[in-house]
Amino acid sequence: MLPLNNVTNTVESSKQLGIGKVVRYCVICGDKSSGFHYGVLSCEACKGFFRRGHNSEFKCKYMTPCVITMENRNDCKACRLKKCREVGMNKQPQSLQPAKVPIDPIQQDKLEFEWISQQIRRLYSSNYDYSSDRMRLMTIKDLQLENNTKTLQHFINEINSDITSFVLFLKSVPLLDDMTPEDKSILMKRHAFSIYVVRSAPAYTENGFLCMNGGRIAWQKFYDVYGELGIKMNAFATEIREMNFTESEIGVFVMLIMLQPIPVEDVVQTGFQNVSLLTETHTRFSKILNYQLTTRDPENRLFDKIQGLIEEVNTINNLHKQSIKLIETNITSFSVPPLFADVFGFLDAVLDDQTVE
Amino acid sequence: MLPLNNVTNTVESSKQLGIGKVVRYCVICGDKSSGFHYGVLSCEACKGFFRRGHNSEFKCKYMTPCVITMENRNDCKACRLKKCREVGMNKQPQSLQPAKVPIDPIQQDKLEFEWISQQIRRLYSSNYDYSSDRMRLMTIKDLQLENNTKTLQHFINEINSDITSFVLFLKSVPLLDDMTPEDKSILMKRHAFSIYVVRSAPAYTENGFLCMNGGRIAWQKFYDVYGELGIKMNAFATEIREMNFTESEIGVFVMLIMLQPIPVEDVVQTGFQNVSLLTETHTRFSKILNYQLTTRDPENRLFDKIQGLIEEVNTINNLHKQSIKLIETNITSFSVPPLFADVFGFLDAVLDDQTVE
DNA sequence: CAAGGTCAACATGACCTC
DNA sequence: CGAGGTCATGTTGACCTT
Ligand SMILES: [Zn+2]
Ligand SMILES: [Zn+2]
Ligand SMILES: [Zn+2]
Ligand SMILES: [Zn+2]
Repeated sequence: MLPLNNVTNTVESSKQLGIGKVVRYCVICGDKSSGFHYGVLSCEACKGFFRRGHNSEFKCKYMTPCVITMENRNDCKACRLKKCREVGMNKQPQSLQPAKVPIDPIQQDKLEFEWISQQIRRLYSSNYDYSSDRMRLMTIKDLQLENNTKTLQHFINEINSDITSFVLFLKSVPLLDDMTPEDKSILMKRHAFSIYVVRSAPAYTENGFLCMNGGRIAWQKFYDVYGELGIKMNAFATEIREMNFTESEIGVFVMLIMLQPIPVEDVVQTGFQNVSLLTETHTRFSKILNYQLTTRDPENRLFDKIQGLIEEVNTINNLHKQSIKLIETNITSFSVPPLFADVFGFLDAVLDDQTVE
Repeated sequence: MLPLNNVTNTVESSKQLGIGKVVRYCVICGDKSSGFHYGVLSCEACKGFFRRGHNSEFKCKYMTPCVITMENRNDCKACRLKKCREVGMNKQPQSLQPAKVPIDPIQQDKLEFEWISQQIRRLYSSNYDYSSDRMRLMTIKDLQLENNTKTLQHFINEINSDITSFVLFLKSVPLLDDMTPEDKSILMKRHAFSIYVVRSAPAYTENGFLCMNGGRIAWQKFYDVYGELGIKMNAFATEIREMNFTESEIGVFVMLIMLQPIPVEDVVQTGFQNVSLLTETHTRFSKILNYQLTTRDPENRLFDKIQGLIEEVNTINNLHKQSIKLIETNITSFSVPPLFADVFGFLDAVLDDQTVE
């Protein structure tokens, strides 16, 4: 039994209470709905499909009945049309036009979670160098690193590159439209290293740390630079991998890290503006991750492990804030890209002409 | 081990000996090939697909790797492109252009059998009222038949209608292009009742004989009209159903019945022209059915049962030739459509204004 | 012959009109 | 609001040109 089935606590029900814009979803494919069409809450696409094809005869060529989604709706006209009919679409002239099929709030909530999950997956995957698609195409090559400075420089580049991608993700991530770029930036900076460690979890392989371009850093080199912290990072990455997160789930998980409550003193110090929006958004992402994990694996209570993971990565993030000073004190030995410097608070000399390869 | 694997006896090898037109098949999807493209024997469609998409990156969304066929080639671009590459398609500028991938005669034979089977399936299904698609949509309704004349009239109409469909099938059936309509007609008439019995096999249900429009004739009425012959017909239909023929296989099976050797005296009497073409065509269809049955069920030697079935239906056909005189002698009691009259040799009074409903 | 271009046919879905 | 129309967009594959 999914937590969703509690009618009194659905997103849909809060909508009915007038909180937030009303967004409805197509009961055929789950895409955003543009209202009722042929008696059924449906999207423009399914509406057009039914208008064109309501009296066609298609034949499904698959063994098992197709489950229609936003992504596969064009794969089987037969099952799409069948679904249209099943959910009650009809094309009566005007006379005996049956009543609209009423809105099912629980279904709408489910569809909303799925719609958002899917948006996040697309967005996250296209701004993520360790996506399984790209991992497959990666050509691994061991890096020869003469000293710690070289190794650290590699990580500076890696982190800078990953944050650059993540910022693009943040720019369009759903449910965060109303947050100002400044607030987003403050939150991102607070948890930048956490974010990197989570996102780079697939890089921790048996034979070394995989850079995004396929370069592999031997564990010895890695530990030479990160020391004790490195051991924690590796252990944490393993726990993350063992969760078997989908890319959509990682996206939401990272949001949960970033959207943790911010202490009052930090609000003041950073000039963070909209605390209530932060709280609200955190709650919504939390519900989404809960839905995702419960749906994927109803047996194990995966969501229960999330809080522990977040605390663990918070620890790593804090430790890193101390060790980062190693770079700051030796700033002239490194080529530090502006974004990296900004994120980790190197206020002083960062040359303009420094470039990231 | 398929009989096909005998290289010295492939259709492909006879082509190499200069017998017949050379037809080649796309090694990617099995459609007719228009020659070598990008190094590989392929069709216009796969050629165009590879030209447009050779450097694209697609992602297969299915669990199991897709098997590309003429019919499904547009369903998974990823696997289609993969197959293009696997069979050796390449788009080198001009310089190090690898040698053409040589023709595999065994593969070509297989593809030819499959191509023809598929053509026959399409053609047969669209000219067949007992196709499983139409059977599904059939609404059954028990017929009230007051006397044998009424029952027989129903069968006259059924047979006439089925033969009409079959003639359309014959008109475009592959491998028979070179046979004259006159010769086709002679053969069809010889075995018209056999053809009907085979094609109407799905009509023999537990509760009666199903007419094409869904009308059901009780077995008692059926036997009142057909007597002993009816028992043979029913038994034969059961055997046919137990073969679990695909529609393509029924199409070929019917051709085998029709293309049986014609005795010399009948050649003379009917004015049949091209006996050698008849023999040759019979052999080709025979090979096709053998291929189809062996591929579908390599364990049971289904093809071995074919000769027996043909002899059985020949017997029924001959018995029917005698009982048909019942109609001829009472011709005025019936409405006999011209095609029916022609096929069963009612040379005399068939009124011009008789129509088939 | 085969590589590449062309384009009619088709399906889709965002947007518009009433 | 929603039914219906519109049309830009993208893909396909038969046919043509070189
Ligand atoms: Zn839809
Ligand atoms: Zn389907
Ligand atoms: Zn092909
Ligand atoms: Zn595939």
